[in-house]
Amino acid sequence: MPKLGMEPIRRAALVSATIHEIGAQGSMDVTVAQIARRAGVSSALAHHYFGSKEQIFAASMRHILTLYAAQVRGALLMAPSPRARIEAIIRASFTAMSTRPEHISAWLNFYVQARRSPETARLLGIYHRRLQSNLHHAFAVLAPSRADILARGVAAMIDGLYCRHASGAGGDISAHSIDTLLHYVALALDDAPHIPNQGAIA
Amino acid sequence: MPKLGMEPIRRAALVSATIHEIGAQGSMDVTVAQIARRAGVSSALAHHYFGSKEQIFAASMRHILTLYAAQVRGALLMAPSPRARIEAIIRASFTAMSTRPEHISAWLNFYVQARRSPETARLLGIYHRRLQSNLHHAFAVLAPSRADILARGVAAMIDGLYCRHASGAGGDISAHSIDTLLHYVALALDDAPHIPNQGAIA
Amino acid sequence: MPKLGMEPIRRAALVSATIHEIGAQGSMDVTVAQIARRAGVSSALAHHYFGSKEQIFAASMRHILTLYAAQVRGALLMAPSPRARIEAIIRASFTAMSTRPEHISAWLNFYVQARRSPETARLLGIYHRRLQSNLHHAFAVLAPSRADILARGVAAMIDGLYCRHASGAGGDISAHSIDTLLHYVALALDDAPHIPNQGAIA
Amino acid sequence: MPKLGMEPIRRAALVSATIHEIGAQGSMDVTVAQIARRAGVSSALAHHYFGSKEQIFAASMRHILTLYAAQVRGALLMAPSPRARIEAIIRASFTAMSTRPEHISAWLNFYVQARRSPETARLLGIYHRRLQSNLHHAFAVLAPSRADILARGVAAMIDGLYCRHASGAGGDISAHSIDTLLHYVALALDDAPHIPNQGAIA
DNA sequence: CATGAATGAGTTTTCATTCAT
DNA sequence: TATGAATGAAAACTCATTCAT
Repeated sequence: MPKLGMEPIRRAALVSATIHEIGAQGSMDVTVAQIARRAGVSSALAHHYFGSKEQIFAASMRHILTLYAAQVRGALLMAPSPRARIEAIIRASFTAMSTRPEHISAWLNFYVQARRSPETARLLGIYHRRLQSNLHHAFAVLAPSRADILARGVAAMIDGLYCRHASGAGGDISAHSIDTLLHYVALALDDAPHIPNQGAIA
Repeated sequence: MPKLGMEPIRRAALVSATIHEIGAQGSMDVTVAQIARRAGVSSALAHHYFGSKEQIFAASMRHILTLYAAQVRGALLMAPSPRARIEAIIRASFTAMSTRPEHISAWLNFYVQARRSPETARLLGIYHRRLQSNLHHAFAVLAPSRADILARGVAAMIDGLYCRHASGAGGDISAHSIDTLLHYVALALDDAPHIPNQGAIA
Repeated sequence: MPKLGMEPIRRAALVSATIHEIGAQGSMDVTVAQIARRAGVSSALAHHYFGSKEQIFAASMRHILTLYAAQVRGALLMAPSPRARIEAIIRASFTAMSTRPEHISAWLNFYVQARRSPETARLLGIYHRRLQSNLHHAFAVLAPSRADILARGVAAMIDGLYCRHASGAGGDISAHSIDTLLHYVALALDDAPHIPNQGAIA
Repeated sequence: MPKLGMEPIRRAALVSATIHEIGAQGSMDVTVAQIARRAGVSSALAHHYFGSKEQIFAASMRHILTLYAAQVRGALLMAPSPRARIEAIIRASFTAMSTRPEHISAWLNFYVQARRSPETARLLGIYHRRLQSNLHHAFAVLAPSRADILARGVAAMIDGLYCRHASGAGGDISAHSIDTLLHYVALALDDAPHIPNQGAIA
């Protein structure tokens, strides 16, 4: 068994362990020892590769954002129209969430951490601007005069629904959340009121 | 000067200090010593009155919810119509926030704490149900078939906008937030798209 | 037993324990736990009162210098002439050392620490200037043209002899050291060569 | 390129790196990793060649002493008279220091380390005895009855001036130090007070 | 010959909590 | 009612050292 090239493997394992541990505990009050144990290494190794707990967190945040961004980008590629792009963003947001439930809790703590760590604040800012910009571009074609307020509304509603998920509401809220958002979009863009679960792109 | 009857005074001071300290620090990583210092007492006294740090937090959460609930109840009293009740809830939410900016940060941490403390989860549940129920009653009169989804959407948007505030976006976002919400409500209830009363489109 | 007013007692005990521990170990590689154990308290208490290890060290250095300065000042009060003042400084330096052997090792480490801690460098600078100035004043009366070089020479010889002591040479080196220094002074000030152990002030 | 015969090269590089690192840091609080990094090798290799950190230090001390001894021996070879031998020792001491400023800090830490490591104490003892003996031999010719005390005095003054240098006094103290020592020697050996040859009186 | 990987043991520091007064 | 004194437990972080390759 070669022992070379472990660094990327360990880093990935530690990032993953961090996200899982935050998800399991429901807060950032996670010790490096816990993270390391879950990753199957010593806490000294975690420090060896990341330098500090803060940087382990930062790497984890970056990882979550990267995955989320990739998921949204992938969904946007398929979207044939502005309207479809909006729906794609919404669906991608909650699909990502359902697929990786452990990310939800981390997400919420992301907001908290941003108040303390400039690096986290920067990452959160990137997410916000990207989401806002994607939505705004799409709405700008369909409802130019209201693009701003709608983009802000949809983004806020996404975050709000994430909060509900993070605080542990059970059931298939993923579908509920998507319905709620699509209904909002339909109100904004359609002449006739939208009927949830029927007019949406399958 | 008699030293009797200090208990309620001390408790109030400690609760207030807790909220301010959480707001100032931007997280729940607040020590009992910090809280006690801000309240002008010893940390031993904080334990004497509350028993544990967890209970200090719980009392603070309860306090925030109580104030919020009072503010909403007050606003509802004046509202002559279901539509007005919805607006009242929205305005009250963000007025409370602007009036006591230190509560915002505490609010966000409320969500995090709920994952760990059953007592906090219970309190958060009460808030959710009360908000949902208030909105649902109002929407039920105006748009019975969509009351559910709309109540959920408005509640989520409120929370999402709170998140943005908590993460430190500057400017007069209070007004922006209210506009965004009222625009959503107008879409849902009016025939013609609603023009927010403060010209926020832009 | 009253438990009030312990702070000065604990601080003194910790300072004393620090000096003893450095003396016993022969280096600054002393843990807070060791210091606290010798002082009969928990290491948490040491931090409670001093804030950090560095400040424990600084207080100890300050203490040593204060004692040394007092001893010199006391000796100078009795000295009737400039020549007697020089001898007083020399005797006081090595009397202080013999009286408190544990201070010697700390003294040497003082020099090392000065390279790292600005506060220690400041304290060491005060010692240097004071010693130099005391010697210079006395020599200025007796040998104005050579006061500078002699003050520097005597000060250096004192420090050098301290180093020897610190590195653990045994025997009654205190007397030897005083003789060596007084011989140097006699060479500088007397017409006839000085005979050690005879012409010195008893 | 053959990889044979690397051992002496690596050892030398590590010894040099150790001295530089101690000089740069101003203390023995130097990690093996830092030393190895400066030497351009892995810390594992440092252990491979030296066995332990203590032995790396010991080798470095030995190296400094060897260089110093060589410098003094070289100077003594040229000295035509006992008086010249004394001056040679003095000049060589401070020339070595000026030439390799990084050695000064290491020198001071040498004294500290001697309290802990028997090997270092042994090396320091050798230095002391050699210096003392060299000086004593020279003084024995010129002032037999005072050879002891003068050898001790000069040796101590050298060490004391080293301390001052180590604690970071700036300026051309090397010349100042030599003047101070030569003035002492002149007092001891000349009938008339000696005027240092660089006009240091001021 | 040389190193990346890995860790155990130990260090400073923090903090909720208890207790005697 | 109120507090200063005190600590146990645990946290982040460091580092000399070992080992498989």
